[in-house]
Amino acid sequence: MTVAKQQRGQARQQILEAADALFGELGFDATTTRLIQERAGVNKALIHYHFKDKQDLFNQVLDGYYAALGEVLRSRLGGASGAGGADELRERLGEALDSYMDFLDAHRSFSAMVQREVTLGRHVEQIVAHMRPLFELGATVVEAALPATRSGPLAAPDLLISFYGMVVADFTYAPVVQGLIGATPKRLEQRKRHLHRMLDLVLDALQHEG
Amino acid sequence: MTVAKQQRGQARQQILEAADALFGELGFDATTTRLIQERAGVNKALIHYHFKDKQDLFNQVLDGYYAALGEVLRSRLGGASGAGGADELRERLGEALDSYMDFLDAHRSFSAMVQREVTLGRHVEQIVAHMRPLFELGATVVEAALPATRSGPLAAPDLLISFYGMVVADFTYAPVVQGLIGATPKRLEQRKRHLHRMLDLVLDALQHEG
Amino acid sequence: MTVAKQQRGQARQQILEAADALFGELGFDATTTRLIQERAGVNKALIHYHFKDKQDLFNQVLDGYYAALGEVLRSRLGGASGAGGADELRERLGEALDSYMDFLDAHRSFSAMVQREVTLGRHVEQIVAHMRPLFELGATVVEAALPATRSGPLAAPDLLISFYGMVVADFTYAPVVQGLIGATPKRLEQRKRHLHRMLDLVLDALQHEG
Amino acid sequence: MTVAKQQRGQARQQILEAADALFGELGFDATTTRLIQERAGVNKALIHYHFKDKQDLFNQVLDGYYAALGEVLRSRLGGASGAGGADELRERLGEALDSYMDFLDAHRSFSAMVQREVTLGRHVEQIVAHMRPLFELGATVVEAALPATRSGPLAAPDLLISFYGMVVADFTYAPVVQGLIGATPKRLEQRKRHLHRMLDLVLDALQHEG
DNA sequence: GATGAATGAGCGTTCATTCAT
DNA sequence: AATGAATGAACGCTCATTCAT
Repeated sequence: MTVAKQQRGQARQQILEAADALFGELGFDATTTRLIQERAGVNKALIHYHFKDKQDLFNQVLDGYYAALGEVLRSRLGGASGAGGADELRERLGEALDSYMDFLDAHRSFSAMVQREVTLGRHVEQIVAHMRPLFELGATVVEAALPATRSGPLAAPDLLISFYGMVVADFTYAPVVQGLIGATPKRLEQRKRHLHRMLDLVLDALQHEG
Repeated sequence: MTVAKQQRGQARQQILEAADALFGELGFDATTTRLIQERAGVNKALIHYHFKDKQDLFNQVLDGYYAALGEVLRSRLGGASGAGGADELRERLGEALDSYMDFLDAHRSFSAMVQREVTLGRHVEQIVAHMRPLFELGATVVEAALPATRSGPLAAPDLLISFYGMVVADFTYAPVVQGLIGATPKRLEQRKRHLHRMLDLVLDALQHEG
Repeated sequence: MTVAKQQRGQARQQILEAADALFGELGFDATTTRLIQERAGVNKALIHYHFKDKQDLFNQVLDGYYAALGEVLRSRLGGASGAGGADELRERLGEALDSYMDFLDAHRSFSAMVQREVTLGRHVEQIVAHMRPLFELGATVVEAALPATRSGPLAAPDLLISFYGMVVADFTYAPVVQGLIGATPKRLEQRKRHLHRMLDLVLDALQHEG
Repeated sequence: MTVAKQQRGQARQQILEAADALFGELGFDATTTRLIQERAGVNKALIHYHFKDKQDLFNQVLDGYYAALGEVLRSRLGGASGAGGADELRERLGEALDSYMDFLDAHRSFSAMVQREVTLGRHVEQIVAHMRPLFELGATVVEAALPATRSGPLAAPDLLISFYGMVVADFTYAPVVQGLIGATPKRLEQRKRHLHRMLDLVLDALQHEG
């Protein structure tokens, strides 16, 4: 009606996509049902027909992202852990790093959405539930191959948090980064090189230590 | 009214403090003037007597944080740069790291507030204006002492962004971190040890290279 | 709620009628959405569902009046102008005068609403747009039959403004008029007789002049 | 303070002048104490020190206008009524007409202010009190010299109301008049010529009638 | 599935006015 | 005479949600 009449049953998907874009851009609070309805080109009441409420809609958007991210990371980190020793680990972690960055680059607002909700203490359980298996997979893999990560200043949890912080920083602070260093071309590649170097430094140290 | 009646003339401060706490806890959007008014124990209209609007109030809260942070960091990083060579730099950076973490620990909601606004594309100019001098000070100091940071995979801007990301990660993701690794005592000390170790790894590499 | 619960779907009309009465009685500024809501017996938010904002509501009330007035006057003044010469014009203008006064008498607050907004420099374009065709119709009719009205001290525009002023004076100053000459019965008839006499004087003079 | 510090005791006058301008331009309702305070360059609370409230301030502005207008009209219409017969009356009424129009031209917002308040049923008693002596003076003068105005279709009250309507129409509808006939130079002179001609027509008829 | 109408709560803001000094 | 601070009420408007069809 508003736009060219959609196919039957597509409304739900239109709503999800509109909500995704708006939650990412404006945040949960500033995203109104009216904006979602207009962007999706559907009737206002239809949102509450397909979704319990605004929260439910947000949850489903978030779940979609984590499902996709989980697949990507598991395919990189998974498999017979420790099978190939430290060298194979180095390669696998590097690939995971790249995949993660590619994912965040392809879904620019995902890390922002997560960040905002976490700092507000909302959706924490949901997010933790999604992240725990990934986190534990990472910790297991690392600790298996590198005994020095089982405790101490380079313990696996701290390493994972640090790399998480380094990876998302460039995305969640994108507007500030651009304001500070300008809009540089090939920023993603430069950042990847940097993070690989950081990973190498850490792995080198860990192999010496342990 | 809500609390014991305050003295005349201190309402402005009460409002600032209430707004600070609420903006930090709930975010800008979810913080209502009614909540501020109740928490500050002042009349609703008084908020708009002392501050132009909700935005103005938020800006002043943010400016306050950055003023305090700037003082802390400048006193650590400033001084005759490069005077004492790499060893002195190592010490100064370590101190800056500690000071920064202590500051974020003392003002738990500050990094969260900044994060949220940045990802929403709001207050970016204001935040960049505050961060630029700090960022440039950091870059200058590092590049002066370590030529290898002038370009390449360990270029100063990337290093600063990475350490920024590592430092704030534990604060901006605090609820998730706690959900993943539990509420560990001495978390701050452990995190500091980890970051110092990371700093050492990087500085060792840079000294070898350059 | 306030009145007996209305049927679904007729709220829009209730709002229009309540707004009409209140705008007429209190003016635009002093008419609050709460007053409209209470008088219409509808939910407060419903006003903004059916109308963009208070201004839009006012515009629609005003448009309604001008649409009705336009019909009345056009049916009196229109037709083959000048067909019957000066005598027929005299009759037509007299009928238009009566119709206009009957309209203002039936819609007591209309001329007041217009007056107030015009003196405030608001809605001027809208009002001019409504009045121009009527004004030009009047001028054309008069100038066609009476060449002396094409310029000079009895030019058509001045005559129209003067008769407009004389007609509305009794309505827009009604409270003052009543205070000055008392509440006389048959005031409308007396006023009509007076204005017809004024019209005769002017037409006599114009016919003599040429 | 805001502007160059005023002289002692001038504040009251500054407030009156600011209020005059604002009431004229925006109307009573849309004129806020803040606007008055800013325009007058005085402290907000000072308004309520010199004037009881906003209403009181408005009344004093209105009283000032009527005092000035009364002087002007009384000096034109007053004197030994009927002393010189109809010819002298014609001259005196013509002069009163000119004086009235000059006054309204010099105080463009006065007639607008009165109009608005009257249509809102506010200040009616005050305005009637001011207008009654003028109205009765006019009626007495006319009825003394022209017996035909003592009743009938050209009765003095109707004539006064009509000329009042004709005179103020060009001022209270100024924006609309300009929209309809354009911004013509010497509009005031043209309007005066027209009204004098209207006056002549009426007086001629009244002298014939006896 | 889908829709126009309706709802109650609450939003940020501004108002005229008063207080204490 | 003058002022900065404070107040309670009300403003126009938007929110997420539900109703009846």
